[in-house]
Amino acid sequence: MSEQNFETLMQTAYLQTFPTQLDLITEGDPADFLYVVIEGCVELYARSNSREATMGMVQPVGTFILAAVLKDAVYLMSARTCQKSKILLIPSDNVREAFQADASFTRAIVQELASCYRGVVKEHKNLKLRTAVERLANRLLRYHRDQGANGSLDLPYDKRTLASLLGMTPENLSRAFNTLKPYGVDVDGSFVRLNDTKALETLAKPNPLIDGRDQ
Amino acid sequence: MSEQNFETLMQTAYLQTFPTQLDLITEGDPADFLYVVIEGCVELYARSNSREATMGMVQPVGTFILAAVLKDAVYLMSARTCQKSKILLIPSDNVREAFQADASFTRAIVQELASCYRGVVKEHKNLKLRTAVERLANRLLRYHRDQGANGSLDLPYDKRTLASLLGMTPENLSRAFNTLKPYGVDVDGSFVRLNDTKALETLAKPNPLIDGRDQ
DNA sequence: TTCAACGCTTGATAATTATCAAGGATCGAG
DNA sequence: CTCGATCCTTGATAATTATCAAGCGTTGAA
Repeated sequence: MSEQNFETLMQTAYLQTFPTQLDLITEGDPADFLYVVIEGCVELYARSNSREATMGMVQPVGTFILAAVLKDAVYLMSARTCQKSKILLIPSDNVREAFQADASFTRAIVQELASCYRGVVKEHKNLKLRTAVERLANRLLRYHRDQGANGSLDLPYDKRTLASLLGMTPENLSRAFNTLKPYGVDVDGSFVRLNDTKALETLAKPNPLIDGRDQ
Repeated sequence: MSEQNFETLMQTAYLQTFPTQLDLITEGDPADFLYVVIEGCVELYARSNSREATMGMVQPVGTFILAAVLKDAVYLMSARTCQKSKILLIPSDNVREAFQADASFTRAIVQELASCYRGVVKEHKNLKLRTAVERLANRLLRYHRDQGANGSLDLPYDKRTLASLLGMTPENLSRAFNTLKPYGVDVDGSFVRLNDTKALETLAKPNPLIDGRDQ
């Protein structure tokens, strides 16, 4: 977008640092701000009945709640920090203003929104087409790839969060790790060693249309 | 969008009628066209391993595969007609052209894309936060509401498709209907009578942030 | 140093969901 | 009208996943 429009937009924004485990937004509330994660990590989650599920994790530099802002609607998800995090808050009105005023900004927003959309579609496919063990196996392979594919990886979140993200209970995540032991998966806290990626891939059957970074 | 830009875009488009059960696109293929359902009904589905899942249904007037077109990426879902359907195909290049040229079109596209995004998020919440019976109960209440809330409803798709859409097997859908019988749900083919919506709602616990039409 | 809190794991069991097999109903083609 | 195909349903069983309870190890505060 134009330097000038960017400046205008940024002058309306707040850059704030939040402690860990702080609730930023609650589903059902009107979308007052667009959020951009600058540092740290944010968990998107949802509740219904009395169940709770992690919907996604946002890391720098990522936005969340973009669709609600653009539609001037209520949030569909809640969000909380899962580390001390630096976050940019841009008032919704100003986002929509810039969106009307600056065509380049509009196009950038659309690319971001389209990426978010495809992210959720992939997550949905993941959940509908795979068992819990397969989801874990593929997630490990993804982290392994993203962290340099050097035979080991670090789980980026605690296991409880990872379990919910993968659509299972913490107990089941533990058991899923045990199921993967014969496939060369050794776990020590948040450190995971993959001793036989070939075997793991045979089990996981990774699919670029679910696990791919781009696309 | 401007009349002129609309004319230009439409001159590149094809309006075609397809028979039922015809495959329109296959996941993994490059996004050559944006699709608009004018008449009939289209099923979006995905495959992995050797499993298949219905991802959504598109009815007039709805688009599909918008995000892939905007990102110039491959399709994440396959699509097939589930009735004889009249469909508009707009070449992706021309959509992206109009998208660059006409700001009103861009904004309209964004609204559509944001709606699609929120639709998938709701579906994802539905799957993660509810059991199969709850999903069916809420779906029945939704159809009931959308069809005039007069005590009965027609299932818009055959039960096999409905089952896959709700994330269960056809056998389980049958059993879920039986589970709902004590809550006043009487099924006769695709015709369903709700004799006790109060009781059904108590079981279903509908949530506007999952089942709401707008938002 | 001690203790409580927390996260994770394990075992036992229950609930949910899927699979396989078979049978009944419906519908369209011949 | 009859036959075969398709869809749906039901029963029996298996697999998957969740729940409940208990225990272990680490961590951090008093």
